[in-house]
Amino acid sequence: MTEEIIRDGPAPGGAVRPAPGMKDVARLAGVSHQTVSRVLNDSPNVRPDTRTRVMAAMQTLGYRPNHAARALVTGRSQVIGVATLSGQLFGPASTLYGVEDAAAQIGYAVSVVGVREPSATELRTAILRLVRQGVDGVLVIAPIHIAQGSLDSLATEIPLVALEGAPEGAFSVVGVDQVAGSRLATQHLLALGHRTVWHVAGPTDWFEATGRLEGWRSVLMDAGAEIPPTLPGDWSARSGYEAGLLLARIPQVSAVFTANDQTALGVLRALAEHGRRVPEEISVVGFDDVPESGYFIPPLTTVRQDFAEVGRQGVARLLEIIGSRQRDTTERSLITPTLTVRRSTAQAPQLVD
Amino acid sequence: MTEEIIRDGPAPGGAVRPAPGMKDVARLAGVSHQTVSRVLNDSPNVRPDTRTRVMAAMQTLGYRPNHAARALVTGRSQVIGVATLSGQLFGPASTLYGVEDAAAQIGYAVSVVGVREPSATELRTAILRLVRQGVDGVLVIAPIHIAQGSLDSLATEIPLVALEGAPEGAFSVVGVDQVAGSRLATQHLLALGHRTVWHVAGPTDWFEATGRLEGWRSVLMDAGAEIPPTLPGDWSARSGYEAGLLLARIPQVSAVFTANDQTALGVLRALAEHGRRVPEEISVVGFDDVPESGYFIPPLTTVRQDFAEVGRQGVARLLEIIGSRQRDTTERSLITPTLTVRRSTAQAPQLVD
DNA sequence: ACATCACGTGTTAACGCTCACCACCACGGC
DNA sequence: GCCGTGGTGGTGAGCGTTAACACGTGATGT
Repeated sequence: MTEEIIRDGPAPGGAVRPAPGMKDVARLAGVSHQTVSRVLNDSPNVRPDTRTRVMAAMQTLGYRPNHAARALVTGRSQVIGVATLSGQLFGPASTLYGVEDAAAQIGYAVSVVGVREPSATELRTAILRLVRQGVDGVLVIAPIHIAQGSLDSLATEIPLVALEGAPEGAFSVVGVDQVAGSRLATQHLLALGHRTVWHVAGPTDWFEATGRLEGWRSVLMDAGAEIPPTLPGDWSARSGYEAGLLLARIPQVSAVFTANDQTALGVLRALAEHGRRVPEEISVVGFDDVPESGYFIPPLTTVRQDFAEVGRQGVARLLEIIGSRQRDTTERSLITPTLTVRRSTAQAPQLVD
Repeated sequence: MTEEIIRDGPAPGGAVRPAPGMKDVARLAGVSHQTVSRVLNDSPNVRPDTRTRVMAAMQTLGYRPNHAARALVTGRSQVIGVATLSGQLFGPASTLYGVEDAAAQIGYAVSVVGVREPSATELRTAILRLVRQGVDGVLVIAPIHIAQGSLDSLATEIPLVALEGAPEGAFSVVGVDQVAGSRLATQHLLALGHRTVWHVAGPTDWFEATGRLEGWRSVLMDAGAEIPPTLPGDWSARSGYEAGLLLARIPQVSAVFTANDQTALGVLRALAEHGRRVPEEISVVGFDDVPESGYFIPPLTTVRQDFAEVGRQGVARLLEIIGSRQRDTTERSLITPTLTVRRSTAQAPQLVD
């Protein structure tokens, strides 16, 4: 059964035949256009044989409903907008696809606008563009730390849900529990007998980074372990490498938790260059579980975030808000990440004190 | 100047005030709705003071044009659809943002649907979904090798342009000249005095991979150099690592060109593990210029593709097709990549034959 | 036997906008 | 003084769809 697209291509005669509308379908099926509409929205009150007759007519005419007309009359576009940080960052990109998947599942289209830099004005402009396009709601994938204040006012005007790493605000948030994730990582390291854990952090203006820092610190405090100074980072492999250069020179270092996998990659490299063996001498844990992380040397123990689930729940939440005209929800759902243990972590070396 | 969003939020009284329409603006400005429309589409025949009066009215009312109504009457949605491979691959993701940027520039929205796997049916379904959403045209970012035949029929029905790596077909293509890029890389290596160049290839069902293979081979043939067997790869760091393990054992190897940067990363790692120094003993060139590649050890010489330009030209091309009702263009525009020389390549070691 | 009701279907009116067309007002040239 | 002529602006129709209601018909209840 070939599902054919017929729009307004040139007819055999050479004239342009306009796309068929409900009227045409109705005429062919011998019913009113309203009945066609009923079939389309599968209303219960249509006799089965009428329904099949209409569907047959739609088929032969290659009828496709006009989205704009429907949107006009219903006041809903069935489109959700996504304002996302346009970079190569693993998180945002993955979340976007998660959103797309979830939206497609329930018959929603996804309109994307990229936010070139994480500034309040950039983000605001992006959302405004989405609104002008007539989306039913907006999903924001960005480090909203920065834009927080200016986002609040928008949230009361249009359904808005922040995905990933938003602190407090006048809107709902769906994200991964960063604190729980970094606790997982840190606890894993402590459980292996390490005295303490060093941390290479992410950029301080990202909620994800501060969350991971917080989780790490809290576990160390709970355990009464020494809290070493944090090493700065910016998600990049380079920053990890630089941190690794330092770590490699500090004899007491036996366990390192990095803000993300790319940073871990850099750390691993630096350690290798300095002859510090992983995991025999030093254990390393990352965050994200990027596709490559299983092929690092050694394969990286890391925290896996289910971005698809974030997308799913985000879309679900947004739809709730769209449905109820309630705009000022500030619910936060956190998804618990899991630890993927690979070969970059091992029992702490027995040091002689 | 606060650009405020006013949609249909709760009015002070508690009642829901409907969004203002042209009529409301017209009434406030003391003109007809048609004049408001003229201002909106900046038609020339409006007296300056009338125009400002109307604009002021729009401002105070917080008027926003209804996208659906306009689309209904004009028959154009001002939305272009993008069907893209939903993975972590650098190329597709970068191109998507390039497209988004270019589209935004000319007032078009971008609707995305992900293609989960590069199969003909998946791709077809994705495009069909886009068409049902009422997009004005479709951009395909996927290895269309596979789907080629089934795409042809679609291209005649809706404006369609393939981005990145499409061979022949009944549609236009905009992409990077893969052959030229790999020629650049291979020639660079030969110019450094290397006898020949080894190649770690990409997956054979990707046009990008075969293009790069072809360019590499052609340069070697032109130079009368020996053509070593190609090593298989799949874009991943792992496949590069495995290839690198082999290469490290072959004494004659002095130059390696990999299908992409991730593969190069794997090769570098393997070579390092085996004590083969880069670039002193072996030179390595990648392809893509991912953000990290400048921080590899050593920083990677690689081929840079201007994905933003691909997006720009793709959008421009698509718009041309949408404008003229010509559907069966098969134009191909290729963008020439450039070589970014870093520290992973050097003069060939002086071997004693 | 008559009112009632559920069902299936048709009729009509929006939705908010643009397009084609027409009306008006000043000019200027004849 | 009359009629173009061009710059302004208004009027009405319609885009394709859904919502609200009206209308038959046959079944059900009393």
